[in-house]
Amino acid sequence: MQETYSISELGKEFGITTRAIRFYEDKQLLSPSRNGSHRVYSRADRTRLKLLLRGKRLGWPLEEIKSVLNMYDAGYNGELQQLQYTCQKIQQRRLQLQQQQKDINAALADLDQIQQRCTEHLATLNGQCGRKGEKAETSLSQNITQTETSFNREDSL
Amino acid sequence: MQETYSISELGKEFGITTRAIRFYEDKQLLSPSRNGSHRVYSRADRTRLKLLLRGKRLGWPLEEIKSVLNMYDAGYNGELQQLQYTCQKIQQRRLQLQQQQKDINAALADLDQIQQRCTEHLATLNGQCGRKGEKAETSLSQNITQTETSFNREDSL
DNA sequence: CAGTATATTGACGTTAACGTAAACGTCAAT
DNA sequence: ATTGACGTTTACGTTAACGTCAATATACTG
Repeated sequence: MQETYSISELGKEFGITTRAIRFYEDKQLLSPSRNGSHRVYSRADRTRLKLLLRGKRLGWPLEEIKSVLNMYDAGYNGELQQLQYTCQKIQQRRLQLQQQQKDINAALADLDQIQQRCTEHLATLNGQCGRKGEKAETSLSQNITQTETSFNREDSL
Repeated sequence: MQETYSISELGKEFGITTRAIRFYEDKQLLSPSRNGSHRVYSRADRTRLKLLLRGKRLGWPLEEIKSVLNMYDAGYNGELQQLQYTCQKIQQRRLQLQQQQKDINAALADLDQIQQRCTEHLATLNGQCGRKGEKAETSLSQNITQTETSFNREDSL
């Protein structure tokens, strides 16, 4: 496993452009060292990028991602004030993540419903064509959890 | 429970501006009926908005949210082509949601780690001040799941 | 019926998150 | 010596998702 990376290596590995990576640096989410004018990324830099992209998949704006990335460091070099503030921010983030979990479960449940209807409807169509079998291999997701945000009868569309 | 809503009612209920709601209509995510020139939102409209906002909390762009909202309708009025396409889209979305679940679990695990370090560090600071006790009521989250995207030793920052 | 609240449709402004292109440096290989 | 392949900075362009007026209509309210 490599110790350092070039900007294009990271770009390829994570499927993003070098422009994006430089942009993240400009916004102070990354700060690679340099060999002359060339950027050199350490494994820690790569990890920060990885975490950054995870944040993106969760839909966070870069500013939020930045503040979360800074939490990773904050555990060590903290004054009391700073540490307490960080703990507080952590808790907020935890709550948001839990909300997202609920939303995901609700969304998955909705998808199950929709797919159900789709396959049923497909079945009837098949029936009309005189076809048989085609055992509905629905593979519905495991989540039956019904949350407040989930789609339900009284909210029918 | 009301049967219809005004635009400002919905705005208040969901904590968004009327401008935003009109914008969503402009982008064809909503299509309320009218009383003269005034918009009148049915319960179904309200539900669409609710689902829309759920999508936003999950970080989806409006275009994606739109396509998902359309899935809700697609179960009924489908030709075979359309239905199959929808089933396919559903599966894609399911996969993305599962990825998000992994990301959330990883993020929660990371937060646990960070908080751990914070409270430990706070403890030592308290120790230096000659203080005691303060039983670390850490309340760490349930998720121990270690996924590929989670923060770990070899990726240390 | 006047005044206030709420609605409408433009139209322009703004911020985030890059894309795109220009103009230039550097190094290895032909 | 030149040609790529890769890197750099600077700068302007673009798209999404609204915010912020302004000018105007419609609706309730005392």
